[in-house]
Amino acid sequence: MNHAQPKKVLVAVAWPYAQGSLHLGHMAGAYLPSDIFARFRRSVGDDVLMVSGSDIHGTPITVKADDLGWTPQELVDKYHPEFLTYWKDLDIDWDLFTSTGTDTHKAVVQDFFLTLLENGHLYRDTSEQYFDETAERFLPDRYVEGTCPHCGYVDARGDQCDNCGRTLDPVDLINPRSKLSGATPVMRETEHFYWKLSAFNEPMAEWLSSLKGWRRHVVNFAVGMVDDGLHDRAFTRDLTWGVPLPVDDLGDGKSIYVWWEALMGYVSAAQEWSQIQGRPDAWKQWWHDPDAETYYFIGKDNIPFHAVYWPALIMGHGGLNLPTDVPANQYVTFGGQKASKSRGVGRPLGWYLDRFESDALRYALARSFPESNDTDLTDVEIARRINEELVATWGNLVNRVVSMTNRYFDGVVPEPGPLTDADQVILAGRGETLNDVSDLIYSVKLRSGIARAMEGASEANAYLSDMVPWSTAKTDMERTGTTLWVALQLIASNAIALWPYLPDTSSRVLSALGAPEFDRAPEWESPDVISGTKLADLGPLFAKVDLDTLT
RNA sequence: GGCGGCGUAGCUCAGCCGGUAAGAGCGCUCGACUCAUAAUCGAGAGGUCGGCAGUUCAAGUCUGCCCGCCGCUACCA
Repeated sequence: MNHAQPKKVLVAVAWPYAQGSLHLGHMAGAYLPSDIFARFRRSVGDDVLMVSGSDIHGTPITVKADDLGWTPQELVDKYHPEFLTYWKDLDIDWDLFTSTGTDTHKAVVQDFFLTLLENGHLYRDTSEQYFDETAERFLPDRYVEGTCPHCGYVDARGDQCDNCGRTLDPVDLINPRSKLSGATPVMRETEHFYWKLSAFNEPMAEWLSSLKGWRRHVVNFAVGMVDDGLHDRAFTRDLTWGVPLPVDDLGDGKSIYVWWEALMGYVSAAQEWSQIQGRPDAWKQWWHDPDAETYYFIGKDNIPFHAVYWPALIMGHGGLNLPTDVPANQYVTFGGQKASKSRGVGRPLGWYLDRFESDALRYALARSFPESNDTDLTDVEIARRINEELVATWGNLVNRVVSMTNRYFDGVVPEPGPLTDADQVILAGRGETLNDVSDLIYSVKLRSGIARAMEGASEANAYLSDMVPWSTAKTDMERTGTTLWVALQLIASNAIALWPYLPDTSSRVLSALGAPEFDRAPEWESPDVISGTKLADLGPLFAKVDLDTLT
């Protein structure tokens, strides 16, 4: 299934907001899927560019920083490095993980703004907004609190009442007060640039109806939004912590709305990567070449931004590639509840990273990716996946074959005798496994992909049961050698099939069997394990998880 | 309130445009094996596919209603 021509593949991943730690849900939702997909596409020879970065602007950052008595930058300086440790601990292999705080990003965003302006998609308008005179800040809806006009709840937020669930407008609140200072906010006129998003109803509807192979929940949601009608949106904010406007029409204190700006980070990150490579124009191959593919790995809460707003921004800008696919994941729940730091649901990521090997955790998560539905995950379930599937089926397969090779052939890959039909059938199965896994990953069915790869391991175990090399070793060493030679081929091939998911241990297996060295990704084909090769030491691939230590 | 989704074996889940006698993994039972991290292989038990009604020659698979659960609700990110 390899492409005749290598493709440019942009793997764009949600920008984590630099005001809090990440949890397993983020990993299962976006970061791990993107890494698996990117590794696979590198293996089949495509030119992959996988980028993301910390989203550092916006009001919530400034508010959180204020709460801590920090500057926004100090907050960013805490979380951005923390994110980097996650990637290292989970083997997330970025081409670039940057932030929205770079000069390149600022330049790209301002240029994007000017292009939209030239293309007539932006206009100026004024509105009245609540202003906190104590904090000297305009207040986003959720930072205005007051009494709900519907149910009388006294702590309703300006965007929604937590008590009765109704959507609110801040001006409807009785006795409004600022969440920042507690002061009573006043209405103040403010001028902003607005984005004529309403003009994109037609083109967006047309584009959405042309999509093929997208996940149903993603398309449904986007189509639903467009059917309801897209409204113009403010493009700028009264905020200094952000990318300033490239025009001075509005005076000081205005920034480009953090969300629009963060989306443009997919372009600026590619450019920054290009500059680092010393090929400043290289990014255009991913963004301007119509043959290039672009995948956005996000959680479902980001669907509006990646399946509607960002495509509309791209259309408004012109010349840039629209998304090939937005394989948004649903949520991982913990004991039936959405992970939430504030509500204490789900453990911090570090807790898992301290207790599980990277590949083991990657395995358990990949088998539970919420690709079509919310998926419930518990610590016991993770341990079960590791112990009873990964260790028992794959780890044990490798271990038993290597052990027998050590015992019967001094750890040297034996010379095969004549191959029986059974040998040839199972050897041919290698290609089928690789093809099946390949098809599944191409269509971003990663959960099925790893399940299929594990089937390959089960088939190899069944083969060993049929061939009983431990019995034939007493009577027929040539047959035993043939069986083990076949089994070693199977293992090497299966390590390739599992490599996007389990890069660390798969690399160790391949290396121990003397498979060809590879730089960043192995070739997606069954390697030949050569007779006479001395196997390198390879202890148990995975340690079993002790359930008692997980409490 | 609006929108979207979910409810299939004990558990976690597959089942695209309706059509061979309802699936997988784990757990459980039985058997085989003993090379291997008591790991593997095989066989089996186990489900009125949330409920009611309807469309159809035929419905987990379409329609309506009901019950239960969840998410989103965009000038918050």
